[in-house]
Parts: sequence; C-alpha cells; structure tokens
Amino acid sequence: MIKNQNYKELVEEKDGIRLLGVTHFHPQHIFECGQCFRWHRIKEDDNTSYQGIVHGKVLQVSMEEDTVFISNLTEKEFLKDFHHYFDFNRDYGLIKQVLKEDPVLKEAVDFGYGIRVLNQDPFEILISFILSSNNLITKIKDGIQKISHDYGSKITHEDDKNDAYYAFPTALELSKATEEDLRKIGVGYRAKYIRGATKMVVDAQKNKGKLAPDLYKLENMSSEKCHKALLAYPGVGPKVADCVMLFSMGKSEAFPVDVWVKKAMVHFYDSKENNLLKTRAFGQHLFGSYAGFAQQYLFYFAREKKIVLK
DNA sequence: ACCCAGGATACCT
DNA sequence: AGGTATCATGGG
Repeated sequence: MIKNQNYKELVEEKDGIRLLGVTHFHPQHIFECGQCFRWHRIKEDDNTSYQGIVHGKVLQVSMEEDTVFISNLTEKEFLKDFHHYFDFNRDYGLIKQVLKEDPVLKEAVDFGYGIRVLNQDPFEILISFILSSNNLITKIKDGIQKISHDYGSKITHEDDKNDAYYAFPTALELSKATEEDLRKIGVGYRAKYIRGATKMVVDAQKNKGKLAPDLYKLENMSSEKCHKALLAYPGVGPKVADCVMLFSMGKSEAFPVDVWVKKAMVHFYDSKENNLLKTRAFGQHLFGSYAGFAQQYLFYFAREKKIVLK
C-alpha cells in the first residue's frame, strides 16, 4: 500500500474513477493557483468541476464533499500516471502542519488548503513558462491552446466541439514551427525563445545528452545544478527556471519569485528585499525543502486577495 | 493614448 | 554586481 496518499478508497466505475475520503484537495485551489494552464471550469459559477488535458487525455475532475471523481480513467491508468500527476504520494498533512507553525503563513495555508503541486511534463512546463514572462494568464492559456492545436496530436474525445482537443506537442513536434509560425500564433517576442529552447531540447535528445544534458534528465541533478542548466535555455531566467523545477521536476525546494510572491513576502514578512534573487534566497532560507509549497500558498493568497503594497 | 501582464535580456554604471 | 529601457501583444 502507498502511504500518505490522501484518500481512503479508490473505486473504478464505468466512465472513470472515484476517490473516497479525500483530504488536502480542492479543484479550485489546485487548478487556479497558477501552476497549470490547460484546466478550466466547466461552468463559470462552479468551482468544483474542471476539465483539463493531461498525458494526451481529456479529463474531468469533480469534487463533492470529500469525494473526487475523475472521468475517462481506468484504475490502472490512474495508478500508472495520474496518481503521481496529482501528487498523491505525498503527505500534505505534514507539509501544512510544518508551514502553519509560522503564524503568518498559516493564513495563506488556511486560505488555499486544497492546493497540491502537480507533477507536470518538463517540456510543456518549460515552454508554458517561457510564454508566461511579462504576459497575462488568459493570453498564456490562449497561446498554449494554439500551440497544441497547430503542433500537438489530436485527441479523439466524445463531446469534441469543433476541433477542441489537442495534446501539448513534444519537442520534436514543436520543432517544426519556425519563429514566424509562432509569431503568427501571437506569442510576440517570445517566439524566438520558444523556437530556441525547443531546438535545444531536440538537439540534446539527438546527441543523447553528450553535448548538452537532456531536459528529461535534469531532475536527477542537484537543485542547484538543475537551476543552472535551465538558465542555459533562451527565455529562461531565475523565476522561470524555478517554475520548471517545481512544477515538472519535483524540486520542492525551488522558490519562484514573481511580482505576487514579492508582494506577499513584504506583506507577511516585512521583507525589505526588493531584489528578486535576495527574495528567492530569503524564501529558501525560511522554508527549506518546503519552499515550493510555501510559494504556492503565498502566490494563491496574494493574487486572489489582490494584495496591494503601501 | 496610456497602462499593465507569473520576466528575460542587452546594455549601461 | 546592481540598476534600467526594451521587448510583442491585446485587453482595460
């Protein structure tokens, strides 16, 4: 049996799986805390039911009290890929207990109590967060959908309304796109970065990691080496590198610092650091191996509450 | 017309 | 090392 999986029972049904007795899980917190861009509400006024595209499948997640239903999955598929994707093999009770010892972080943890850090695909996250720099969340989602539509493989799904479902492309698939193709999609000046980063990933794979390390091998490195290696990709600075590490490589000690986290650190900790790298070091020092989780609670709180500094 | 957006980069001192 | 103008794009 898997320990700390945060649900009591798994039931396979004809059109999906049902998890009973689920703790530390809320769809809105998970899908709207800024870590993913391919999940959206099925109904505008319902924060418990979302549809998303993961591992080439269209899924629906719905929650009612402590029961979570995930559509279009067998038990076998869930245990193989999605148990890890939803980070069920982790003790969120312990993480929250430790973080809540900090009285100011307690407020942020209680607010986003259902957050889980998803384990997503490195290439998808790399491109998504290159796209995120100086950009709006709605536009980031839009760009990712268009990139998937033009270069990803089509997913056959029953209620497919006008050509809607495509997997995010592999690096090899996206390498067919020229800089001009990407500009037409509307990613702006980031087209050059996406093109360059994709080419680096493909070239490293072709050379079997002899000239440059394979993107999919970076997670085996130390946190520091991993961060340094990611900075070599065009369009990747400290913040994007931290996001890739945290959201796709299991580096929970990463502490991505953006405008919202910076505001949160000033708001909660009266941080005098107005420098990104200093704030990053401050967060890592405060939260250690839980820095990534702390960052997600802080980001979600700051953005939802629209924190404004004096 | 001006402002900003989950920043990164080139170019300054 | 530390600070700043510039980078496409579109919605407010």
